[in-house]
Amino acid sequence: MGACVGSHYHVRNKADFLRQGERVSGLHILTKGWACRLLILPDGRRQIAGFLIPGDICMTEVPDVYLDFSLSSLTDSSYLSLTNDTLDRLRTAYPPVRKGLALHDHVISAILRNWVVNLGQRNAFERIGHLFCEMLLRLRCIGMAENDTYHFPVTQIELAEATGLTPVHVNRTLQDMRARGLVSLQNRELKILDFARLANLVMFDPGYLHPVEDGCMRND
Amino acid sequence: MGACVGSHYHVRNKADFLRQGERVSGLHILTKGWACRLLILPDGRRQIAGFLIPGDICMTEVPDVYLDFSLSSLTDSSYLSLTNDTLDRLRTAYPPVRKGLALHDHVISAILRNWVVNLGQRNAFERIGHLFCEMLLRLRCIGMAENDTYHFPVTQIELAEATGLTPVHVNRTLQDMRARGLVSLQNRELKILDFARLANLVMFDPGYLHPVEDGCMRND
DNA sequence: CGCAATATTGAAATAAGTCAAACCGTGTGG
DNA sequence: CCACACGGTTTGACTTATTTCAATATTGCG
Repeated sequence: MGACVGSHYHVRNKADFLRQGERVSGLHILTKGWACRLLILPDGRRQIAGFLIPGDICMTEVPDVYLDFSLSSLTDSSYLSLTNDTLDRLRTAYPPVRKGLALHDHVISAILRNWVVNLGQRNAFERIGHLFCEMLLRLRCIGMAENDTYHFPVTQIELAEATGLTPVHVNRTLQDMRARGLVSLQNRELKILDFARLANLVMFDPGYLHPVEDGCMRND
Repeated sequence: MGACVGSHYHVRNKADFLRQGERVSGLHILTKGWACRLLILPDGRRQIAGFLIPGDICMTEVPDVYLDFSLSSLTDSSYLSLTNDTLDRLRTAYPPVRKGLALHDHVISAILRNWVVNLGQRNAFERIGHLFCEMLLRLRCIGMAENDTYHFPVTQIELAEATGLTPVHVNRTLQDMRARGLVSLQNRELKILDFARLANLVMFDPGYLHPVEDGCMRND
């Protein structure tokens, strides 16, 4: 590493490293582990509005704004913090960076819109199945999924918070998926046993993930 | 208007002016009317993932990407199209533009995250009430709401598509709100009769809208 | 005027929620 | 090495918000 471009932080499992209500600036990139974007209502209801995996930008570069969500780690994680200045220099030195960031932004918001569709239109089975498919493709893109199998550190409680369901109902739905031979999930290891059938059942269409060069989209 | 910075288009009521699956580039700003971001599943289920009012950017500037949603007008509308080049020139000529766009982006995505919370955690009453509050503040900001009253061109069917509910249930929930003296809605005219109580009932916290200068947030 | 799109109503069905208890693995401390 | 506490998972019985279906008003518009 040459010049100092920012700081690298490590966070323990289950820790908020950016907090709802705080003001932040700069750009933060998750470099290791899983995290999630968490929104908490005054009465304690919790909603996860996205999972982050290595390479994901925690928040778009914005000049000092109030945060409407927390970033909470789901495993031991690390992230890189760039100041706005650093980012500016980076952008002028390497113009393609701008385009890259804009594209990443667009994909992130497309994923978020899909989350809205998930919650608004799909039933429990579809919601969970869809999430499993999405994470498979995203993890495959960064070399963290082999053979339709990946490390899935999300507890059923968190899965419930992400899908707007009850932990109890998540549990029953998972059992249904297992019984149908679609997935196996044990010891935080998720194996999608029949991706084609699952994707079909939940009408998963990967278009919104913008398969770059379609290098990560292959299923063979 | 001096030099040509882009084109101005007019669209009729209930028309898609950007379509899911198409490739777009440039930046589009709604200048008149209401529109919505609409996602349609292969089997026809429809989810509205956001309402747009004058001044809203239909899509962040992105270089030629696939669209995961349609932009559909809810009234006769107009929008302004800027090419990426124009935008670049604008940005270099008026540096604050960059910051302004970044901020707008951030608010848009905060609204979207709130939409996720709405669908995931809130019941029918809260979902609809929350939407009413949000639109009041946003419209007030652009001078399109007076006395907690505004033009609301959204049909109950569309309201159902936005809240992930059934038109039937939306109807019953609206009646409940009317019966409680919270709102009146007739002839596309929405009047919030008791904003304080409604906001309280649905736990509306305007923070995520980033009240600039808090000029639009006053309730008196 | 008359059609088509909305809005409203009622009754019955169901997906998901609630409550509460039991179970299981695992790490810790006596 | 056992006990036991802790976080997570699983199970059962019951309740409820919301959906579904289907019919009837109502409104706006060409």
